[in-house]
Amino acid sequence: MTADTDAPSRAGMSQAERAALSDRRMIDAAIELVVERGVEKATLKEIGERAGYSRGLATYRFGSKAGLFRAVIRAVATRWLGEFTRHVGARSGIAALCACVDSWSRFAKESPLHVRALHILFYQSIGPDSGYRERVAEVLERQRADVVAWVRAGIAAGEIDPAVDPRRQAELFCAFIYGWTYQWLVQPDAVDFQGVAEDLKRMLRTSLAAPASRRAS
Amino acid sequence: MTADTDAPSRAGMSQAERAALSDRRMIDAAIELVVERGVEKATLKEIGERAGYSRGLATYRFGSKAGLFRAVIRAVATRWLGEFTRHVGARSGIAALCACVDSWSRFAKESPLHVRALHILFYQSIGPDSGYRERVAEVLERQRADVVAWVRAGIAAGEIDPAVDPRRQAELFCAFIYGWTYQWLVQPDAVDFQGVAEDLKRMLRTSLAAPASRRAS
DNA sequence: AGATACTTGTTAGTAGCAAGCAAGTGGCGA
DNA sequence: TCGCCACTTGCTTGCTACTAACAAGTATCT
Repeated sequence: MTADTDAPSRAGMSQAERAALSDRRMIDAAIELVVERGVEKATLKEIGERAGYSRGLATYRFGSKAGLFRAVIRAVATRWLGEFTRHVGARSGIAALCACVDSWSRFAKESPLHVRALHILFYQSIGPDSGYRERVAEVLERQRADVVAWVRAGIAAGEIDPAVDPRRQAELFCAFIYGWTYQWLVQPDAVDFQGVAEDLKRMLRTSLAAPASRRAS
Repeated sequence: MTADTDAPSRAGMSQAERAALSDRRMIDAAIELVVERGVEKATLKEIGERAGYSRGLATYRFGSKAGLFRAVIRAVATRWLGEFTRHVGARSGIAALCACVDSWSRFAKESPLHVRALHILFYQSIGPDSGYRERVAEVLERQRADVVAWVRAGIAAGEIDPAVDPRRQAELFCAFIYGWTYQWLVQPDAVDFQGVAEDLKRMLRTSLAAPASRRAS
């Protein structure tokens, strides 16, 4: 769709520009093909050719299939974590967690291609040496760290029960998010994506509230 | 380890016994190799040979790599769902959910190889045509159905808030379980498996309790 | 003798590498 | 400032090792 204007537009560019362009194109093609065919059947040959280049460029540029997927994860995860922090803004505590849930389902609706691709790669990473497991672990860790900070702030503000362990709560919260997404990926139609989000927020509010505010409600 | 007594023991068996034995051996080899090397790098050649046979038997018997993994999922999931219902027993409502969580972490401790293999396959299934996605979907669906039944029973008994939607609650509960396992698979050491289980049970108790029993506690 | 478990020969297709081609880049002398 | 030329870098193509899958063959049971 966007690959027809490549030959003309490529002329007269600096080498750096050409490389950046081909990188971007191949990452986009990889996202499309991973969603269309899955990780295994998305071949480097087809990725290179769909991007408008030869069968060998992807290997040459990214070193290996895993290298390409590392780049895809970096590209999508960066954009995505940015969206998150932007959307959650200055909120903290339970409000931040709820905003995070909303942000997640909004992102899933707005760029389903990217979300699907990212999570397909995430869930494929658990093999003993997928080659990009470390990158996935980094993203998970960063996300959990954000959640830990929100929970801590909520406790400090007296909103969240001080008995809550922030780290474990973060693992629990993230488990929700990932498992929720997972089920949606396996059976896109059998899962009430939106409804579960509402229930999740309700559950967070009732189970995290500090004793004082729970009595007050 | 168990593959050294194959040649002698194979003689003098009925055809059906031979086939059943080789099936079992290959499924076991597949589990080992999936955990050792991951789905992609676990080759049919090595699976067949580790089981004590030729490079071609796995394809011949199961038709394809996906066919073999379908058989692995069936074998492990059957055993596993059985363990579950046995362990949960006649419990229902919140107690059943908590027993399910305990059962999960016990199973993960007792047969980590099987749990890892099963979930590696589960998480690899989300590709658009992994060839065994339907089987995974079946298992997920069956598990959710159990949870729905427990929640319904809990509502009927007046223990769980009638405002809870059983189906959505089941999706939420399963999301927890899967996401929790996922994080454990990606970072076996960075996750407090046991601690999260306790927090999860606590959360279920506080957020599902019917208003009446919540006041009573 | 026939059926069934299993093996082996072969094919199409894949990732990755290395050698080669062509287009852009920078320095030097005028 | 201009133009040439060595050099770098983006990209392609030929090749190898390996894989899943299949078909035709062998050995074992019934």
